[in-house]
Amino acid sequence: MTRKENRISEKTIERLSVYRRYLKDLNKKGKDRVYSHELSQIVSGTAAQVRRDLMEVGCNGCSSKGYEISLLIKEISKVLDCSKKENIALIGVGNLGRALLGYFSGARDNYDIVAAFDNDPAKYNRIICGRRCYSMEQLPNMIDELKISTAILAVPAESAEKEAQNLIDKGIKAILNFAPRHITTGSGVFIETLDMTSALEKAIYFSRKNT
Amino acid sequence: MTRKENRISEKTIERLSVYRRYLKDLNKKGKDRVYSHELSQIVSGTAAQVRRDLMEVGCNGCSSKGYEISLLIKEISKVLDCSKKENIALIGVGNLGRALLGYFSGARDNYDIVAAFDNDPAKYNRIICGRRCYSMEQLPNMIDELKISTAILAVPAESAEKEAQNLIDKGIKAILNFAPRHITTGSGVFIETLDMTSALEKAIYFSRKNT
DNA sequence: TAGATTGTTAATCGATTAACAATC
DNA sequence: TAGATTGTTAATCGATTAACAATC
Repeated sequence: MTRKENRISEKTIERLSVYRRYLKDLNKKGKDRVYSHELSQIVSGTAAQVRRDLMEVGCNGCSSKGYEISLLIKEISKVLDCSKKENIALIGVGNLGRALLGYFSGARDNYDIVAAFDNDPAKYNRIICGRRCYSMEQLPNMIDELKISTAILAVPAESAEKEAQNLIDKGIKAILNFAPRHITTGSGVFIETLDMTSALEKAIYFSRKNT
Repeated sequence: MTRKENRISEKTIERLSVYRRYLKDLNKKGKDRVYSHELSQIVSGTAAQVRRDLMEVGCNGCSSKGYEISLLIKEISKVLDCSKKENIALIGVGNLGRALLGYFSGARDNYDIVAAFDNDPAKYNRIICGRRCYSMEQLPNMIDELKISTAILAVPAESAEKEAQNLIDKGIKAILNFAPRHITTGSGVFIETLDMTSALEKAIYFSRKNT
């Protein structure tokens, strides 16, 4: 079993996530088949791109009847999901952190934010959106106990690098970073920064440039 | 004056925004020059990419002394900023909307969220993070009055498409969308979706795959 | 069958990186 | 000067799209 496992690109993984969410929606509405050109619209792509993406998860379409939605969901989930439920940690329980707790509440069956961490003693042991807030000192224990490998970082810019390094030291394997700071990592840790400021400045720029 | 204006790519615009933020930081620390290889680190790029980006804004480096930070900030701002302060509208004052109001408060001198809108009468006229909340009916007036061309959409997934279409109809030129829904637009309106769910699912995926 | 769609390879496109002369 | 950096073109890389035989 040569460790080949054709690396799926970041772009494709993102789209698979978007497809799946949409497919679940369609399923709920009672639809049971889709064509690639229908899926392509929700990611502003082409039908060819969708078929290519679906090939990677183990294609199973049928010419002239398209793809079976429930099968597609199952196959995409096989790629995206771990066998067991994924436990996520939230670091930083400020305004944004609390909003994220709300945002990622419920309706997700393969991952969940299970614990929040903050440096402010006033927050310790408070329950926010159903999750308990712990002190940063308890992070290592919780990582071990709950087998946490992914963390959401919602701390101020000033402390982002320090906290990220701390997470990496404690064995976290992926960080979704909301702080407006680039996180450097030599290690094999995956870092995704959602930079809301640059996204807004980009939108402002193109509000003028788009015709 | 042929309307050529070498279209700067989305990727470059994003990086320019990140460079600028970092440069302002350096400036505050008393540094007054940078090399391209220093800037490259904060976007995980190469020095060549930075020099290319800076070329587009009207290059002005100096071999062996690098770039003058204050000049760079000025030139990048000439590209990114409008001459007048940009007024932004926030649509949806739920948990996330409120967090965004906090996040985008202060310290930005060329744009500002000036008004928030919601469908919940309980929120009308309340002041949140210094901005007043209005009913959706007041949106067209405010757009005219405050010359708003960019909006942040922080409404539930179910109403995202409807509200986006409403914004477009009312003349908004760019939307920063936080709802987990793809927004279709035939028109020349710029839409940037920050999909927090697919970002998290991607992080979870790569937490397993990175080595 | 005729028409449309899939699976997949080849062609294209755009963005990143390498390379290097010119410069300080 | 010697060494390092810039500005810019050419080469590379990766991702998207076009194309089309096979299929239903």
